[in-house]
Amino acid sequence: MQTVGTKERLVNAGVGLFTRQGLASTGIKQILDEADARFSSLYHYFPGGKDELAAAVIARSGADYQRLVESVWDSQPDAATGVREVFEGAADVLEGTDYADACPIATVALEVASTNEELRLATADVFDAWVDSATARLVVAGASAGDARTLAHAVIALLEGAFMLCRATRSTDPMRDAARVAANLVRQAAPADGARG
Amino acid sequence: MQTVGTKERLVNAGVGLFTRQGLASTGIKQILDEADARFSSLYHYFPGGKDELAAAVIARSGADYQRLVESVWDSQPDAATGVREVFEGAADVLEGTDYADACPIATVALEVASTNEELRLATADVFDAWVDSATARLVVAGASAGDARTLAHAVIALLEGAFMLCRATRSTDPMRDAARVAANLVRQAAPADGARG
DNA sequence: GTCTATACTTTGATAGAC
DNA sequence: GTCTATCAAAGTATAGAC
Repeated sequence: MQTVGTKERLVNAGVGLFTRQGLASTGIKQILDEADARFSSLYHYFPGGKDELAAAVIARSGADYQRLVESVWDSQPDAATGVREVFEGAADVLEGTDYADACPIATVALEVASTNEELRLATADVFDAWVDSATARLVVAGASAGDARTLAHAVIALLEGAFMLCRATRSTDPMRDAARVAANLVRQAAPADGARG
Repeated sequence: MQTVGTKERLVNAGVGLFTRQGLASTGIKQILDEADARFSSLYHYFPGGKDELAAAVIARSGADYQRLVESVWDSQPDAATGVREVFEGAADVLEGTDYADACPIATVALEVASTNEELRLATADVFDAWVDSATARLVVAGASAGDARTLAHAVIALLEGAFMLCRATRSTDPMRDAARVAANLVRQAAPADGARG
């Protein structure tokens, strides 16, 4: 069993706290408490302080969530089913975590969009990678190059917007509805997609 | 020319600041500055302090944005065109405000979803009203009752998610793509919708 | 790399005169 | 209802020993 270093514990704590309560409401002391670390450790590993830690948290949680979504998507026989399972899985997680665990960077992305250019770029990098990943999978499923990117934007926007509605209303109805709509969109754009490896 | 009272100036200032930077990053002093008001006035009109002001800001900006969207939607000859114009208008506003003016309650909704039950309910009330409004219009356009609510969830989620992607990436591509997708969804669900009063 | 202790700033909120 | 002055707490960040 691998020992988890202080730096990794700091990032892990930040991932959970930023996901649930955002950047501004999360104090450094709260992160240090949860990571069982000291001020000196944080400023040793992240000389830039809270913002530098936040950038690392955004990159890590964004990449982790991308991998999770890709694994769910790729586990299904076709793209429409894959997308549907991503949304249904998100709904299940919402229910299982009292509507706390949703998109790990959504709250931070909105908080920093007009106030912190460095962190805004960090969130943009994550979203760009997600769009590229979804676009590539839709092309493989048979969508045209132009349609694939449009559809990727729509699917990711649907997911993010449904997360917001579900968390605010404490209902998974928006996510379940989005699952059906997203799957239908993919089915229409990639009608020939079928049995796959 | 009507004099704007102190209470209204406080709410107005909150609307702008919460829209752009969210709840936690916005200090009361910043609101007071922008409203040209004093601490005593704020606690006179809102004895509950920042949270009570925030609840008023959420309700007011949510209702205002609903009215704006409805007026754009209803100005078009059919539901599909109406929805498309709502999204295109949102993209234009993003471009015209350096990606600052988007959904007035989105950032706050995510910030408070798991941390402040009173304010979470305030955002839920706003979203519920939006869903009801869109559902009613889609029913009028010819969608079945069940389809209409599903579609309303999808359209609003698309709008919110597209706002997020656009602000983070400083591009209106996601919103323009969402406009096409949303209009197509409405057209499919209400194919008989046409010339209207 | 980690410890304890602290400096400095900003925050939300209140008191009391007028 | 608005003024000035101020409070206690929490925020980020740093210093210096080990």
